[in-house]
Amino acid sequence: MVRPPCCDKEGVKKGPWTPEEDLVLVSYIQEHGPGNWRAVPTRTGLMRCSKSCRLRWTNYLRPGIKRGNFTDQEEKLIIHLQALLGNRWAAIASYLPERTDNDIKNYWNTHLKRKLQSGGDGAGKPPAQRPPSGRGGCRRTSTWRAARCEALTPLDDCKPQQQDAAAAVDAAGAGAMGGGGGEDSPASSSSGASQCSPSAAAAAGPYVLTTENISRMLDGWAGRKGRGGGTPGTPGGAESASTGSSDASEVSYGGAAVASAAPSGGAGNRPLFEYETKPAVAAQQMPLSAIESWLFDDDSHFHHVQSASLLDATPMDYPE
DNA sequence: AAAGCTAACAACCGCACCCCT
DNA sequence: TAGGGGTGCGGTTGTTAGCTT
Repeated sequence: MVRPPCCDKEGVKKGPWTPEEDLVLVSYIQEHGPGNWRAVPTRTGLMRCSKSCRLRWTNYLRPGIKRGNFTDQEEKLIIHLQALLGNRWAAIASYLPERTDNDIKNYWNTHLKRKLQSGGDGAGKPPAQRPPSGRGGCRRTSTWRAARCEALTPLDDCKPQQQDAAAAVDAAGAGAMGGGGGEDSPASSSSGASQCSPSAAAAAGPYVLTTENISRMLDGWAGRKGRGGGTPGTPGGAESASTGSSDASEVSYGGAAVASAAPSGGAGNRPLFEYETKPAVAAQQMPLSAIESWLFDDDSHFHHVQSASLLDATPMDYPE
């Protein structure tokens, strides 16, 4: 079937977003939450394609995004996961809670691919031999949970992992995610040049309206929502906690958290914006630390995978 | 100081999937 | 069950900052 363009090509603005546009978008999402992107341009008056709005939000404005240098751990994790999963950046990103798929993809294309091609570091194994990420094929992901679950397909079933993982997430969330500056997950163990600190944001982004100002806005929103005092000013930490569902639990990323962590009663304790963050989902079923240790443990797993076509392999020996 | 080159990042495009009717 | 709308994902391109000559 022939589909019409998602937006009217005429009158649709392209190119870099301005601070004003960012502000409008963030304000709108504060009010309505992410989702229904189709309606965003018309409701906000933004002369942007709905996809562009979604992309801007998920890749840049969404709180909890860590910008800046990738740590060694993150790098290795990406390398391994890329070897395991191929170019399924969304699935890979689900293991790096604070990184976007776009970010990881860019990093891969600009750093790691070249690094590996030129011999790379010890962790570098030729990422070849992976089944193409081709559209259709393995891709069934529509949510972070789905992506992550899919990534773990060889495990046969994610469910058994969920409770343990949820507990782990709770623990990690209290420290690493929620408190900011945790060190359990690869992502959160990064250097200080990230984590949405105003200075980092300023360095990373071209706008005055970067994380700092947005975080202020989110702060205000948190106040309006009657909660969220916990981690003011740091979108990176505030929302990525893992407990509970959300006020808009049906929206986007919140599914997994809702399903396993807080069936209903968590309304009073849920972090704001969690429903547009993926960390909870990512770690829900497989603690990052566990994955991390498995990945970094040694190369044996990798070789096993390499030789046995991971995606067809029997359940792997993930750590408990 | 200027020009050229390279790397890094943001954003766009098109396709595929999911969900609803 | 089929069709269509909405959304997510991955590939690719464009822009800009930093570096080298």
